[in-house]
This record gives sequence, structure tokens and C-alpha cells, in this order.
Amino acid sequence: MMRLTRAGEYGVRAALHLANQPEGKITFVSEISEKQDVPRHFAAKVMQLLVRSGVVRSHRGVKGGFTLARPASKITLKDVIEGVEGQIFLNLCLIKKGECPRDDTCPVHLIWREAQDKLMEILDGVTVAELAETGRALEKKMSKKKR
Amino acid sequence: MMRLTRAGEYGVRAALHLANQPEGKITFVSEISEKQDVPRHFAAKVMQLLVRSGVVRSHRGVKGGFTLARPASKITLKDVIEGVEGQIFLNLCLIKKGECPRDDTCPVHLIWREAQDKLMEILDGVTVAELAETGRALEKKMSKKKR
DNA sequence: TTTATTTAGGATATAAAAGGTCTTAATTAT
DNA sequence: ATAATTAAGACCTTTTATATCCTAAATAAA
Repeated sequence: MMRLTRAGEYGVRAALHLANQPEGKITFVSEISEKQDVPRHFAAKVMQLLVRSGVVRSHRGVKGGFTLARPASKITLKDVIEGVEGQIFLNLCLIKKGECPRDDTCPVHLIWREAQDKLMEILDGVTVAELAETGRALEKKMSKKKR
Repeated sequence: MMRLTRAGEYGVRAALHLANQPEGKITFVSEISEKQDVPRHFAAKVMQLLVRSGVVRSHRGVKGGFTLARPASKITLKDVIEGVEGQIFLNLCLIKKGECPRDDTCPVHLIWREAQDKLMEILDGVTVAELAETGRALEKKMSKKKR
């Protein structure tokens, strides 16, 4: 249905949560789960995916947990989403040349390529650090409104 | 998984096939199915969806079949895809204000809005008529190459 | 008016993906 | 040693995707 999965969404929340923690702090899954409204066990699974794809680093044992694998300013939204979901392809025909036998003569293929490139440009054009900062600004604005 | 469904893809093929037929010709499902590599019964179902969404017109009975509901130059790629799949939303939070409780303070929401708008702009910016013409040009080019 | 052909609509079936839970093992600070 | 924590993967349930099939309705033509 051409939509981000919950796992993808949860991964983004987790990355943002980590970006908002003090430098060097190791964060428990339980904290991510509670603060970001992500089911406990599902969060653990998503974190595993992010570890494997090199976005976050894990620390086992007592006082173990997760940190970002590199500065938040070096992690893009695309890194996180593809870290969880695998590479994004808006249409089968984009996976690789020859995946669709109609490749050579299909005029729609070109449009999908354009859309795909544009989407990647947008997702890869914003870092977790930037998102975290925008998030903090929005929080501030909202708390003012409430008063 | 953020990908166009087969139904969506088949709908596009069907619309393109109709656009390539002579003015006024009524086309059977069987022809669409064979020429566009779409399973027969699945094609019939997709055509129904396109009829309901007003992209295609049906004609029952002997010599019945399908035609485009309006000139191909008035039908965009978006019309066809959403005609089959329903409205596209890249993330749940875009469906409507309040769908995601984190709406107000989620910084990612803004990025999804941007991506969604861009995608819609691209899909709505090309008509079935244009695609059909590009398709014919590609066919010509490829048949030359073969020789 | 009958018949053959075609779409309409919906029921059904199967497989895959999404979404979530649980258990056991490995690791490690205390 | 012990308790706390992630790692890995098995497992489960629901939803979506991808079809197929059957009956009804429409209609052109015989």
C-alpha cells in the first residue's frame, strides 16, 4: 500500500530519542519503549535491525543498552528507515534492470525513477540531528500554547 | 513495504493499453490481459476498480468491454493509481490531522508531508496520453536497435 | 425471443507481509 | 555468582496482496 511500516516509524522514533539523550548516555529499550510509545518487544526487534545496519550501537549486560553509532548529524532519515525496512523501491521495476521484462519499452518506468530519486533526495537530505532540533523547537512552542 | 502493488501496476498497464487503441474502440479484458501480461481474472477486477473510480467506462454484453472514461490527455498517472489503490499516504500521520497523537510535536511529520507532496506532484504531472506517446517512441527505438 | 458473449459483483483461497510476543542464550557490571 | 540487559530467532495473529471462480445482469446479434 506504499506506506512506511510501523517498524520503520518506530525506528525513526528510537533514533530521535537517542539523539536527544546526553552525549555518551546508554539508553535501555524500556526507556525507548515507554517514552516513544513503542511496544516493548517490538522495540527490541527494531533496535536489533538498526544495530545490524550500523545506525546504532548496542551494549550488552548490566547497564547495557543503545547509543547512536555515530553523531546524529551524520545519520540521515534515509539511513534509519532503510536500516529498518531495507532498501526502498517505489516499484518493482526499480529494483534492478531486468526485474521487469517490459523495462526497455515501459514509459512509466522513467516516472518511477524520478519519483524514487526525489523521495531519496528528501529522506537523505535531513539528518537525525536536525530533526531532533526541530522537535525540541516544536515542543517548546506547544508548551507555550498550552499555557 | 512502501511499494506500488501489482494491482496498481496492472491498472496503469491497462489504462495505457486503452490509450493506445483507436478512438472509440471498445476493448475486451481478454485483450488487455494477453497484451499486457496481466492474469485474466485479476485484470477484470482491476478494471472494475477503474470503472468505479471513473477512469474507465464499461460496456456490457456481447461486444462489450472498456474504454477510457475521458480523453487520455485528461487522465493522470495519479488518477489511475489512486483509482486502483485508493488514496496514497506515505505515512499514517498524513491521513488526517490527529491520526497520529504525536502530530503537534513530531518533526518527521513535516518531512513526510514534503515527500508526499512531491510524489503527488510527479504522479499528477504526467498524463496517460503523454505516457502512451513516450511508450510508442520507446518501441520504435527498441525495434531499430534489434535490427 | 433466444442465445452467446461480455462485464459486475462478490465469495473464496492462498501466500506474503505486517505487527507483535516470547523464550533462551550470551554478555557483563556489580 | 548474580542480576540486568541485549541477541537471536521461533512463534503467533491479523491484515494485505494476489489471485481465481461463480452467478447475475446486460446486450448485440441470430
